[in-house]
Amino acid sequence: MNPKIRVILKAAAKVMAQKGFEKATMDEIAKISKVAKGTLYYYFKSKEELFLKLTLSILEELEERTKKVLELKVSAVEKLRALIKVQVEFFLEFHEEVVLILGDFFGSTLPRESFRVKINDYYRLLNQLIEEGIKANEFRKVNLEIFVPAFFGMTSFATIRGILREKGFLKDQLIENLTEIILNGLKK
Amino acid sequence: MNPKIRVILKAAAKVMAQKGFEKATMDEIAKISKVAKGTLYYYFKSKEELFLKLTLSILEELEERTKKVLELKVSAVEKLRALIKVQVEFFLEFHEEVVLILGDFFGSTLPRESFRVKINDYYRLLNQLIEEGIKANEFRKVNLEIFVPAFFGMTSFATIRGILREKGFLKDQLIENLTEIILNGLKK
Amino acid sequence: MNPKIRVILKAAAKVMAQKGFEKATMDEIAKISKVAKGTLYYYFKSKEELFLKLTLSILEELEERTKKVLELKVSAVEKLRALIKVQVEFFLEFHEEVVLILGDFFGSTLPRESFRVKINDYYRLLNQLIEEGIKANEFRKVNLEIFVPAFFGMTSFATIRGILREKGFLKDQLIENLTEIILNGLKK
Amino acid sequence: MNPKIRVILKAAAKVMAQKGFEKATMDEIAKISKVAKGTLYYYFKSKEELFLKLTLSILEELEERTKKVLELKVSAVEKLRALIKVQVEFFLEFHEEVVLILGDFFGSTLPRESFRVKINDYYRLLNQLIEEGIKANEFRKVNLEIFVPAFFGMTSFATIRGILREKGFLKDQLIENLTEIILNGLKK
DNA sequence: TATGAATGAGGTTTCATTCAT
DNA sequence: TATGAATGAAACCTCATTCAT
Repeated sequence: MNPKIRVILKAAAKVMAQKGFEKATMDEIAKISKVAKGTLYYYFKSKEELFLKLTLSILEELEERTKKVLELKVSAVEKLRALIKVQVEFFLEFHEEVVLILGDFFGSTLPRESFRVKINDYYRLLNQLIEEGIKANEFRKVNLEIFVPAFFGMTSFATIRGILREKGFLKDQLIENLTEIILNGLKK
Repeated sequence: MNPKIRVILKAAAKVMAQKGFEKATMDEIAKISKVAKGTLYYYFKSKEELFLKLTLSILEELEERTKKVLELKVSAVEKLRALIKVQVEFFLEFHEEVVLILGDFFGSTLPRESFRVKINDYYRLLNQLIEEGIKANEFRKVNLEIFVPAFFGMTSFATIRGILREKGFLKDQLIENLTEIILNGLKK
Repeated sequence: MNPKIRVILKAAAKVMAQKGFEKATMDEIAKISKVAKGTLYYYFKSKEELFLKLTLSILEELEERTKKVLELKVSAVEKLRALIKVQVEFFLEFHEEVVLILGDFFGSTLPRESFRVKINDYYRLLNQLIEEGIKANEFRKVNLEIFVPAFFGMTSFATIRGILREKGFLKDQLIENLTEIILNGLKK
Repeated sequence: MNPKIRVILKAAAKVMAQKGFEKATMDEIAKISKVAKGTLYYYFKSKEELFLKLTLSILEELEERTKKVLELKVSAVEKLRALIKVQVEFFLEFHEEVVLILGDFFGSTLPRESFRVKINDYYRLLNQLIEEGIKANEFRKVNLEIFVPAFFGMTSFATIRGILREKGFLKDQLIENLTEIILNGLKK
């Protein structure tokens, strides 16, 4: 990727993550990128597109990490545990960007098509993992259309909540608890 | 509540839910409310405050319904099932408003204090229900700080995802599946 | 004067002196007066008129004090000294109001007729005093059209400057110096 | 100075001098400048700053002219006479701007720091001239803290009064009379 | 006589986008 | 390829004034 583009995306991530899409200004992004404002428009045709590209680049990172989990040679249960770890760590690492993306995901009603596609790609990966476990007789047969988003919402909310509360955030404990809940449920 | 305030809040809900907080304009809210723009500022000192009051009024509605569930004279498992039903139905009914609120919750980094307080109030109610079940020996001992937001994220994501996909959304099936997952987990 | 009017004028003086005519709001004046906003319009037909009445009431106070000086049975030089004293003390006492009036006097190009009339009345009093001194052969024959505003500008600027600099403002010294300058001039 | 900035300042001077700071609108300034409203904000971050810059540019002009007087190789008395001439002429030439600035000086209670500094700079110049005359034994020893603002107030009020009355304003006579008064005082 | 809810014109400011260089 | 001066639409908000009660 053109290094100037990379610089711009990084600056955009910083500003938008901090202030949200609407409140972030092209002026500030230009300033942090150390390029002229016009340059932004040379590489991205609008603020919207800049945001989209940024979003995609982050989701791709998540996808990549997730794919690695799927390739592991372990049981489905172990993969699930690994996946939860990946997700929690990803949320921690890209906390602000993730919050930005989720915010936009909810906030905007205009369908940002390519973003939806990307998110669906990701859901498909999760789907795959669960199906694998079902086939291997490790998991019960659940409705994937329901389970997958539930799973995603669960991990993201719990992690973000943890971050927001700040006090003594214990990553390992979070991963362990989430895995336990998702595998064994609440009932005694 | 002053009926004019009610009218304005309703209009604000409509416009903001459709377009998001930033894109919603006071002009349009005024127009839909059939009051002059100045009137909005007579009752709310800023767009921000209007949004906040709207948010609170919606959360209060959810709280109220939740409280009714807590007062039922049934087992904790049954209460949980009822609660999931309440939540799913609430998300369906106030789908746009909920999406708006969640979007803001994620999107804004500025802490909107009174909102945080309200959400904490709600989490406390959930807490209460789960603790009850643990005491009654119906539920396993889970870390509530983790479980409660996980639970909320799960139901909200799954429901919203269901709505977004639109095709043949089956409410009862969703409730049933979510309850099943949350109670029994994924493991066979 | 109707006591309610007096209360309103007092409040207006306070607010306008603090914030200037434009930035003072009828809302705040009403609040401080402890009357409803509509009441202001019951007694004054506009903000402009309220300001005018206020202005006049202050100028009348100055006029009254000045007239007393003119009636003293002393030499013109002594009267001048007394007048300077009156003016300095008046500026000190009604500092904010005077600044407000002067600001408006300069700031507005729209002639506020009745205000101009009042200021002219005051200039006429000064005129009278100087003429008296000239007749009594105490003062040199100066061009009154020039001397009178010069005199007024001199005392007001020097006093306000003194107030603004704040540090150890010595009233008696100011009066003495001004009298000296005006009587004997700068030349050795 | 950037020529566009010059054009804007000129337009602002015109509009604000005519209507006062508050009543002047950015719309009108833009229109007269023949630039878009946004351009005003490209060069000045607010209406307030525009006003401030305008004020400073005018005071600088006065300062410059005054400095030239101080450099003359003549007696202090002659310098004073020259200074009065400069001031009267300046007030005549920039009559509207001066009225605007004085109006703001009185009207606004918020300290506009950089303006205060500028005015102090100017007072210092006057100080210098008077001290020179005292040293040269031409002037009596007066309290400069009092004399300088008094002097300024005198000339400005008398000149502005002259302009406001309009009828047959005689510049030379004004200068002569003021000089006479300031040098010799009122006493016979 | 007194109120205060309601108004709407009009003001300042922001900012994504364009375009000549 | 890169710039940054310039734009103008559109947003939020203020507040003097009105009027039904």
